[in-house]
Amino acid sequence: MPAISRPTSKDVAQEAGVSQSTVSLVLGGKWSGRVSPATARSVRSAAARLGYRPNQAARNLRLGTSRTVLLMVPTLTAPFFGPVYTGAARVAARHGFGVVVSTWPDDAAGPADGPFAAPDEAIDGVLASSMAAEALGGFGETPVVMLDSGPAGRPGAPVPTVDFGVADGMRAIAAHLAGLGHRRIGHVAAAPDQWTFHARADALAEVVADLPGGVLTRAGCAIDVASAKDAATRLLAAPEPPTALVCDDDLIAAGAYKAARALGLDVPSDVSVTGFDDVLLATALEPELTTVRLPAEELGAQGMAALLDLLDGRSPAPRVLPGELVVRGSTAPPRAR
Amino acid sequence: MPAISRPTSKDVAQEAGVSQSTVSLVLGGKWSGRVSPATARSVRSAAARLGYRPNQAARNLRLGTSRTVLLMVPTLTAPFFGPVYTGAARVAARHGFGVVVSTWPDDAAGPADGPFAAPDEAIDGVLASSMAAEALGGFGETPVVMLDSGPAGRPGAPVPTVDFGVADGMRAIAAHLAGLGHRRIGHVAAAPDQWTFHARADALAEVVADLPGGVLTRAGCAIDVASAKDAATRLLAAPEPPTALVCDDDLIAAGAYKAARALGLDVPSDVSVTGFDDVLLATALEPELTTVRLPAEELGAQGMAALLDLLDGRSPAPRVLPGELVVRGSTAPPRAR
DNA sequence: CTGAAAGCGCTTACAG
DNA sequence: CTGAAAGCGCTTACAG
Repeated sequence: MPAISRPTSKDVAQEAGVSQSTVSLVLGGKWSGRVSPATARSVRSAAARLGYRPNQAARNLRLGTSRTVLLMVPTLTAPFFGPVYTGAARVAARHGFGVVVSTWPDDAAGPADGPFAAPDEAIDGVLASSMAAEALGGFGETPVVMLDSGPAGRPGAPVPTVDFGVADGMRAIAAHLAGLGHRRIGHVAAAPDQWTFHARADALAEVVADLPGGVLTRAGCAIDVASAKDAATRLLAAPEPPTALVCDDDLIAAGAYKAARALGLDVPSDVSVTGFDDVLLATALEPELTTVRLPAEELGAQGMAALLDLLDGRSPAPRVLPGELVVRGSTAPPRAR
Repeated sequence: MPAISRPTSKDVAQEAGVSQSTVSLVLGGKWSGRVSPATARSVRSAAARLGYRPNQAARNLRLGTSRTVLLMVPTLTAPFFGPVYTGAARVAARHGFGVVVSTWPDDAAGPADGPFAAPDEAIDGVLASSMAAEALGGFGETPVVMLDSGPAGRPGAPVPTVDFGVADGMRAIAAHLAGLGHRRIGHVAAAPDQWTFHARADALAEVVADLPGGVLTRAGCAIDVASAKDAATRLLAAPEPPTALVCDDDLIAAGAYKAARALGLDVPSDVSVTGFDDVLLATALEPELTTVRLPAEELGAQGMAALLDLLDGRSPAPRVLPGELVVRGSTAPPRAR
């Protein structure tokens, strides 16, 4: 029981002395030229007096919408996606929308009718975040905005996108390291087949290729500490080891720290380490991590704004949110040799 | 447009050659003794053939519910609450419920009609997690289950609760430390006025009081690295410093590590450190953190199950989810002196 | 055992 | 400028 039957538009109509349809017109903002300003005013004040708020279920039934948007993320346990949800939910709430979350199914390709044929609740749109390249398509008719999935998101049909400027972020890291004097760079690369990691790898490779004397090595790993430690160890065990380890994620950087220490190397005097994302972890580590801050909450907020635009029939332009290089204690000039 | 107008119960009725009300009865599970088994079977198969799924908006309108539950948490940026949401949403989805999240407003007491008078969408119930003691009440008529808020949740009216066995968890930590030979314990305590932290402090104080030669010191801090480092430094700077630092959170433990290192102390040979929660961070730190694992996802799942019980008119019994001591590398016997 | 009908609270043609 | 009415897709008395 929703707290002693809330007032309905009928109650407002009675209070204002008008018909229920007039109430709907006024409160729906479709009255100009159809209802006199005076009437509109009295309707509004009656609604305020009664504390009226429209019944969404009735509205949804009539309109055939659910005012619910699905946010799909790779995982909710990674610290990155909480803020994405928060940003999306904040904007959604302002427009009377709810957000439900779902994680990408393991079989990314999914059944023919898409990964969300299952949800009990009908859905008005999808915010697809950080999807794997092979998860393209399968969205049927549902409006979708792709987040952190690359500008080329869906080949063919153009889909609105909101992305991070990860290439620029990676270039900033590379430039920072190059400026410090590093030439031999090791890339501890996240293995998941996501656009963002491909973009990072490409940007890093370009910068190092243009660097006189630049040498890039590379080892892939899962986004967890143990796997990252293994990968970093492989890189560091090379005959001519890198003097800096560029990691695709802060968590991976934590693994790189461990690899370095296990080999008796100090961070940053023996080897510099950089992260990506700037989650809580970055300042919990010692030394604190030089990384790129990605505005996760803003990603969710702008993505939802774009989806709302799309649902209103507009075509939101692609957006790119810049990352910010945050220099802390994990980078230093390479040891002279 | 929800993907080419989905079939309605009317379509199913036509397909099965029965009336729409019969369809509703059968699919709603209220047919026994009112519809013949043969008819029921044919309705079911017609529904399956058409891929029918009931329109929630219509159902909600008719029933006066929203099939939406509000999860209130202190913050979504802490890594702990993602899993809580995940667990709650998983159970909710099985029953056709959605979950929306909201964070506790800053003015915890809130207006008379509660902190969630605002949400646009009407809600059927609330899952209130980790609430501050002063946020009690203000829920009006809405069914609520309290999570991680203590058994005494709301004085007066009994409210179903799901809690962690934090006292036992803290006792396990204290016993582990005592077994190692520690007598002087420093408690780096989370300052937020939440039940869970009071329970931890009380449990620790009891054990240490019962420990021959036991001495407990205590410093409060916010749940962030810098504040924790300050608090730990104060404790460690005492004339007779503790040989072990018990931290209320893994993030606080990270601050304690930093304090120790800044003072030239090694973890664990000079000072043992323990955390609480076992988030990602615990294995990212060096040495890896001895801590208590709290089943966060299970908290959400059991909480939702209890709320669903409550909405069905049952009175779910209080539940307590045990934590598990995970011994890793941050604890060792105190240095002989 | 089965069906016709009312009604949840909206939005939106349609009349006036 | 305003109102009476239809109808979105359900659930549930009520008749038969």
